[in-house]
Amino acid sequence: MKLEESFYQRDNVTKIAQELLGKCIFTRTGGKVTAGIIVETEAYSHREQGSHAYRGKTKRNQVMFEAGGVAYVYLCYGIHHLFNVVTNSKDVADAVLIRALEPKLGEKQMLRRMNTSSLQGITSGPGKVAKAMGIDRRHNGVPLWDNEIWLEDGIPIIRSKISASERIGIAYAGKDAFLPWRFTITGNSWVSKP
DNA sequence: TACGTGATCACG
DNA sequence: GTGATCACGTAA
Repeated sequence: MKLEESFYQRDNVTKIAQELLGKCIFTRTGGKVTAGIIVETEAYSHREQGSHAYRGKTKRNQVMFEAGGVAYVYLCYGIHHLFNVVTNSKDVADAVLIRALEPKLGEKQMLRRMNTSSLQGITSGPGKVAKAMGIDRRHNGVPLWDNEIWLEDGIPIIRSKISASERIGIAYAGKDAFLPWRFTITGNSWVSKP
């Protein structure tokens, strides 16, 4: 079952980031379907300095201000595409970064996109997730209940299997860099390193 | 541990 | 216009 708009259009982004663990992301690009179970997320609230939306709307972050349930994809370090799920209501710019997946479908296609022959670590990191799934900036703003990128129920993750830690790579965010808003499925081998 | 890589943003 | 900066990955 695809997740509905109402799943995304709620207020509590850290709760949604945890609920996204175990959900399954699908993409269809170039006629090829790939899918994976989400095993690592990070929550970004417009109210804290880690968020691109902290200083208001800009050309880059404008889709974060749309109603929840669309993709926010941007280019990072000139090389990597990063994929976020926009949450909350219109003009309240919250989002969840998808940092790692466990591949479930279309592994062969993922290997080709990553130009490798081993599945190990192929989706363990946000840049790799987007590349392996064929996501790039053309997908910025696409709805997540359509047929390019969508999310479905996957496996239930109970609370005691979720670990929280500090988010990665946001030292610029001052004290907000210490918020424990990175969530992982405890012990899952597809989680990214640190 | 170093650095590639290019869009973006806050300045003039 | 311009320059510092960046929600990463890889090689070393």
